[in-house]
Amino acid sequence: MARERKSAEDRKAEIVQIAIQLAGELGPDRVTTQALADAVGLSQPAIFRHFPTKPDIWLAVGQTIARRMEMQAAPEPGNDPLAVLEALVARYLGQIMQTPAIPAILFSRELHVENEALRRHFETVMTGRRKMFEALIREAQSQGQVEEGSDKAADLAALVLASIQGLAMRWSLEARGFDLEAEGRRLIGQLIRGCAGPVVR
Amino acid sequence: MARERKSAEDRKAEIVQIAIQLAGELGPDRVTTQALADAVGLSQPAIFRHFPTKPDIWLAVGQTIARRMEMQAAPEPGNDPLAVLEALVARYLGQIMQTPAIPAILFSRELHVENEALRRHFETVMTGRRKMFEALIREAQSQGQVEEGSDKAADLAALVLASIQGLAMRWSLEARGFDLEAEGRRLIGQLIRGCAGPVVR
DNA sequence: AATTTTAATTAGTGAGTGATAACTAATTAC
DNA sequence: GTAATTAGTTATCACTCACTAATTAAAATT
Repeated sequence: MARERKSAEDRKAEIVQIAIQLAGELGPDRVTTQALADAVGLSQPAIFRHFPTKPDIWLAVGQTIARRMEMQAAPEPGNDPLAVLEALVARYLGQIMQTPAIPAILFSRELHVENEALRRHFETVMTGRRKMFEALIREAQSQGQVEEGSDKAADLAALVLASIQGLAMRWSLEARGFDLEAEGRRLIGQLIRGCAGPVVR
Repeated sequence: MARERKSAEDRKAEIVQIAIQLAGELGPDRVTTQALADAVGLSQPAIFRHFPTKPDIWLAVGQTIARRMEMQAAPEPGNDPLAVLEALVARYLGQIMQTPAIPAILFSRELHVENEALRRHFETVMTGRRKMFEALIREAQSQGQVEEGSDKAADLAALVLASIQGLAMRWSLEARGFDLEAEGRRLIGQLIRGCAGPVVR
């Protein structure tokens, strides 16, 4: 047969991309090397020409997702830190909608049991995101947009991140039956404005 | 060998209990009938004496968890609705700590793909919980503890539930490395008090 | 005590899984 | 234009999975 002969680099990227796609559609544990090969249009053993073992595929998937998450994490500068925060939240939600596999992968055994290093990497990515939220809230505090308080900024940041992920979880449980970005924008906007305190009211 | 001969009823309950345990330790998809049999102390085919197929085991697991969740859902009556709400949240978090498999199972393919009916049942349970939160917040509104607003009660209820689940997700991602109940109590307490508005301040 | 019921066993099936070996053909390098 | 490289193939492996058939032995019933 020999359908199409791509460079190893391109093929590797293609396999990773399709693995992410299939993880969203079938669930991470249903992504067999056979399913992967069928979707790519190769024979099953061809997969192993590009990745020595299957865990290596998950490693690449995890790294790719983590890299994408980090790339989108940089906030656009603006002089209204709360508006920047809300835009960041919206962008994060949009990304989850585009890559619905993310929540599923974050809970998969491939990550939790089989790949401790990757789990820790995601933990670091998430913590970084929380810190970024926190920094924006601190800035808002210094501008008088958010009331002061010992752990106020850190706690509100944790609440925002938890709300995002909890909402993504509900979105998944409800078979992706609502607009995650719109609903999240609305709810988390209320959370931020509500918890900001009586300062701006 | 014939270690111990239990009644079918007892054995069934034991298998379900151990399945929940193993799902938390190994991940739901690693709970093979062999692993189950080893943990119970039976031969692998003996499992099939008690459950006709494996999906039936997951069905029983799901029903057991759903039943437990529903049992604990009833709020203790009190005249301070926000205090009742916070107690309910704490109880929910404590339950997740006791049964860490819950978030993992809620995301498992066994539930999402293989058992659409069960997924919908959990969706209903979750919606019911949200409605219960909402009712308590409405009560708080009528007592002047929470400010009024068109969708205020529903939105705050959604935020509380999302925060719980998002925090559980982080707890899982951070290898259960912090006290979920204590942290959640603190954060969600702030969420509720913060979003309650300037009424009680 | 004899009989029935049933919770177990051992032994085995087919389907699917990740992975390897041996070979083929397209691309690249000289 | 030939040789080396390498992205593919087919065939097959060892193993695990859920599940079944035949049989055994412990309780429960009589």
